[in-house]
Order: sequence, then structure tokens, then C-alpha cells
Amino acid sequence: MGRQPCCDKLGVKKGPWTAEEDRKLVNFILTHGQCCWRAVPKLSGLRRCGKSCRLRWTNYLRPDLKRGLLNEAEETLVIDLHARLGNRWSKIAARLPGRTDNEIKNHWNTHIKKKLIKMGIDPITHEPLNVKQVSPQDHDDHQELTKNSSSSNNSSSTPAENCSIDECKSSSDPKISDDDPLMNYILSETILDDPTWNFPVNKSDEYLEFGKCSSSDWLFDHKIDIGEDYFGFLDYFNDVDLKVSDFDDKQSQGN
DNA sequence: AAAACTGCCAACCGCCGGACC
DNA sequence: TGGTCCGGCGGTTGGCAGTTT
Repeated sequence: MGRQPCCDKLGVKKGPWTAEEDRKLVNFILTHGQCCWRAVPKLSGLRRCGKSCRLRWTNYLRPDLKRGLLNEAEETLVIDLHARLGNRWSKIAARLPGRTDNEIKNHWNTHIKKKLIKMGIDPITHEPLNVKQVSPQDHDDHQELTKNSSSSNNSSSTPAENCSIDECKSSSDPKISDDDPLMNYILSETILDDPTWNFPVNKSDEYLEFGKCSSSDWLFDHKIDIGEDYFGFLDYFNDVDLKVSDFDDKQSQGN
């Protein structure tokens, strides 16, 4: 004897969400909070699977989402975390406030992966690709890359650590310095204070970025009534708090 | 101008671990 | 205790928009 079925497949709508559906979903969550996704479609009047509702909320409607392309710092962070964690997008996303695993996964597949390949780096292992696998132009890039990374000389570090995307893209980029700047950045306590995160810090400017979501402009009507705790921001900050335990997990798995 | 191509991303699918009955 | 469900995850796809030919 198990639970009741999640949702009957008959009559469940699929495909893109309409503004009206978004409105219903957000109204429901604003009223009842995030719990029991299975009940959400019934109670909110949506003809959607609960799973679909959860995805829509977490990937698109959540007010703390940053929208737009990942900036350079985020991209660099993703590359480094991927080198350590692999395709564990949710773990990676947990370290990028306002970004979803889906968003990061998409960005990886459409941008970063190609970039790394073009630079002669295997996006899976983060090690230099075989010269044979690299096109002549890419080979030149790779030679340039190796030249740069060898000049920065850190023989004990991993390839991924040796080659942040900024270093590869432009060795003269002053924003990224030597001495593993990425980890310094990650470990910096000021990372979450960086205004580029667009994360609500005080009540007066919270959710400003959310207004960029055209289909959800109406949500501004609600924002004044939403406390930071409502969306679990405090827990969220705890989640993104940089813990080494996940890295230890990864390492112990490898052993 | 239009067809073909490419890039992007929202959404779906299927699987898994843990919780529930 | 075993069957079933839920929530979460990663992989994949479909369709739209922009670009190229």
C-alpha cells in the first residue's frame, strides 16, 4: 500500500506555461508556501503535474532568480566547480545564488563546453585535449594556452585550476590574477556582498531583478508583503554557504 | 525575400533515494 | 517488509528567435 498516484496523466497539460498559469501558480505559493507539490495543481486550479509546477517555480518564477547570461566570475566559478564536482548541477547551482541548476546546465552545454573545447580543454576531464582531436585553429589556441599556463607555473595544481576561462581567453586580463584567484574568490567572505549577485540585501531593494521577467511583472504587487524569510532566504544563504564537505564527498568517492 | 542553419533555453523524461503506507 | 509515491536530479528534446546563405 503506497500513496495515491502523483497525478493522473489524463488531462494534464504539457508545454509552455501561459501567463495565466504562472499567475495561478505564484498566487498559490504566495498564499500557501512551497510544500506538497502534488497538491499544488489541484488546489491552484492548474491542469499541470505537480512536478511541472515545481520546475516552473524553481527554474523561472522564483523571485530570487537572477536572469540573463552568467557573468565572467560566475562562469569561472562554474568551470572550477565542475572540475571538482562533475555534472552535479544542483551542487554547482547551490554556490551561485540566483542561478538554477537548469540554467547552469544549459549555459554549460551551450557556451562553456564549446569554449573549453575550442581552447583545447576536455570539458569532461578538464585536461588538455589530445592534439589530434583539436583543429588547426584550436591547436594554435591550445599552444597559446599552454604557453600562458606554463608561464604562470603552478605544477602542483590541476589543469582546471591552472586554466580559468579568463586566463585562457586573455592572458592579459587583469581581472584574474595568478595564485588561484578563483579559490580566493570563492572563499572570500565578501562574495555574497557583491552587488552583481543582485540578491536582496535589505527590504527596500529586494527583488528588483525579478521585474525583468516580463510575464511576472504583476508579482511586484505582492513583493511588499513578502518577508525575506518567506522564500527561505536565510536557509538559502545557509545552503550556498561555502562548505568543503561536498568537495570532501567528491574526493572520498574518487578514493 | 525566403529558405536553411544555428543557438538558446524552457520544459519534459526517466531514474534514484528516501519517505510513506 | 515490500510496494508505491514524492521530490530532486541530470540528460535530452522541441520550438522559437536570430543569423547566414
